[in-house]
Amino acid sequence: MTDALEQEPQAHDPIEQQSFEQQLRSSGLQVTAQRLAIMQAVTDGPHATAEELTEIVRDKIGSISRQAVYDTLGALADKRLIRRIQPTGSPARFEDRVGDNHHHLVCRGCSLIFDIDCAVGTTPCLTADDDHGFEIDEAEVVYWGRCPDCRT
Amino acid sequence: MTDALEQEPQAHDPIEQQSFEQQLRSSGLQVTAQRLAIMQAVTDGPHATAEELTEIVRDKIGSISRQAVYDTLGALADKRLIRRIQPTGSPARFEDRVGDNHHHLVCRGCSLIFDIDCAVGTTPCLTADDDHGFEIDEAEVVYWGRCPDCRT
DNA sequence: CAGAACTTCTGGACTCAGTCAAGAGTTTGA
DNA sequence: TCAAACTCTTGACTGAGTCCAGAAGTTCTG
Repeated sequence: MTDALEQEPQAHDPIEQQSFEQQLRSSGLQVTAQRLAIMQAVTDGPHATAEELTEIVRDKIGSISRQAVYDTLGALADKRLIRRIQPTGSPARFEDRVGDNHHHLVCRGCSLIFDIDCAVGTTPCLTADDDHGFEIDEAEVVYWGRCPDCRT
Repeated sequence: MTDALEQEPQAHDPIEQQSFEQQLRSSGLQVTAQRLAIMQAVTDGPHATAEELTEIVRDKIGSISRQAVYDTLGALADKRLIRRIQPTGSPARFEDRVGDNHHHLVCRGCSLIFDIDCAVGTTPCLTADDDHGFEIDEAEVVYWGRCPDCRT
């Protein structure tokens, strides 16, 4: 949880491809070129929108339909292989860091998004004061502010 | 922080109307019947969507345009008289509890939303580990889970 | 390695939340 | 009271995301 952020795009990598394939299979999803390309794109471009991911995938494998991108992103998010975040006023964005309880810092001016490690330890934010009988599985934290550029 | 939630709708109340008017004036906004009705509606129906608020206001004052509702909600949120929240997969929702650093508990099944007081004290969540030079003004926390009804 | 069964992809139409623009109407402050 | 400034209405529009049905691809069984 205090690991480095690993935000830099990662090179196309056979070992990673392999791992993507294993992730798909062990989640009961079929393995297709489109899905592998989408997973690679999410890893390469963290916080990208569905549209941006579509662009990236088209550059990589030639063509893909919008529907296939939405279907795949939805399926991957369902299986918790990727995470969907949706700041107010912005289309949904996707990232591959899952299960490490990190949060996001969003600029009110330019919508720039940064990852932030949890300030208060391991999974403190999962401890709600009164859970109303809910079975809580995730706490999503978004910090709002202005980035250095937009403060001027 | 262990107070009751005060989520039950409040009756139409001249004293509250008065206060709405003062809030508008001191924020430099003009006072109109539409705006008062919208503020009342946000108070009466916490976590309502723009569309639901439009319905409530129409019941109250006869008619209002969708645009007026969006303009007013935007202006009120700008002035921090109300707060806009937008859980993933749901249209924007509005509430009148501002400035008390409370959070939200959302059901993945039925989208039911509860208010939750901050678990960790006053404004702990405004303390990000690394602020990347941002000027942070708000931390938004959403707990995701399943309500008692949807767990079955 | 074939064929069947199942899953995924494509393309197009569609829905829904929200925005833009221009003109009419209302509120405010001198 | 009157002009300036602000707000509301109407209607068209945008952009993200969904629905549908048929075509194509993948996996399983023998």
